[in-house]
Amino acid sequence: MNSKHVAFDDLDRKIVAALIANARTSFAEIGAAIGLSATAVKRRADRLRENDVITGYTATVRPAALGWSTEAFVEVYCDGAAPPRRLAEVVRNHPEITSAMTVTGGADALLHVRATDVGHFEEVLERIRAEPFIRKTISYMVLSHLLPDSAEAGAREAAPDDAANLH
Amino acid sequence: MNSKHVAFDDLDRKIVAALIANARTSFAEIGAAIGLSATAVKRRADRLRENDVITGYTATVRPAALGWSTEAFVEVYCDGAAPPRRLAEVVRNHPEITSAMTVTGGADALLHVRATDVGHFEEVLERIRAEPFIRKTISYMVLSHLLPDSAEAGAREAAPDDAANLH
DNA sequence: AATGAAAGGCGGTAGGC
DNA sequence: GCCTACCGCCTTTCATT
Repeated sequence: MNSKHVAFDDLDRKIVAALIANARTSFAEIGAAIGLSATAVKRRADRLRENDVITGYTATVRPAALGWSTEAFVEVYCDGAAPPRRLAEVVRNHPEITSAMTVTGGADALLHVRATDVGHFEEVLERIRAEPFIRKTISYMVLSHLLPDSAEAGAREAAPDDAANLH
Repeated sequence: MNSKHVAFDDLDRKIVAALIANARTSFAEIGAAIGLSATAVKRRADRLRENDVITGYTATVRPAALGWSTEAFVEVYCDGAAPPRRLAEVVRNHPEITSAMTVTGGADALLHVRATDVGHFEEVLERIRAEPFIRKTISYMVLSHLLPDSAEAGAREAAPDDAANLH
């Protein structure tokens, strides 16, 4: 297991769901919906934030509107054994990498990359390939999205049945 | 081009960046940081929301804390020509699919899937493979993340230099 | 230990300039 | 875009169970 596990009831789950749906919903409104006072909702929300169940509040944007119109996944293959530690360092050098993970299969890592256009993406790719122990990369450009791409952050429901409070 | 393009200046970009960093930051605080009154910040934020530059405000959660401890990417191969329209329908049938897109390369689509555990993931996979014209799938389980996985939603900076306001 | 009620201060919101 | 004013919300304190 990764982190701290804390008691977690149905009300907490509803609060999380409400804040995922709209992070600016007032505590009073959430309370009215679930039968709690605004005070109680705030205390629970603060506790959830404290326990890193909620990791933050963010505005979701349409990247294309900000000029990021190109998106791709990049498989990375390394020379020899690729220590995730070193890989993480490399990844942090390139702000265009929005997500990076180690995965099963042949590749040592899978990157999600955003760029302004294809030219920019090519430049990012060259930069990545110039890193010390990167042997090769395979890119998959994203053509179109099949989902509204709403809240990628969390799952589309706040909790899987009640797998979360069994600790 | 995809959607409406609207005039967009440096102040807007700073407001977006502030709201990505923390969607609950007060307009007064943002205004103080960028030299604007709270009123002006609110009006700009409302306009950005109106134009779908900002698509919403959401709480980011640690999926594992909510019981979603398994994550994978799934390449989907279809029989014959795969109409994205039909693919989108299929994708919407499975709430565990948090993101789905068509991509370059051999696969017809790439899915991002979250499940509570490996057993659940297998069940999701069977459900997907039972869909009419899905021929085969290839899965890549996510092992570990190399970035804090902060704001996946937007790029890590709110704007690529000034590629965004050239319209 | 958690909730609810009350009070003060701050922020969101609309109207006028 | 700023200033003003009002209303509602956030936040703390305290009493209650």
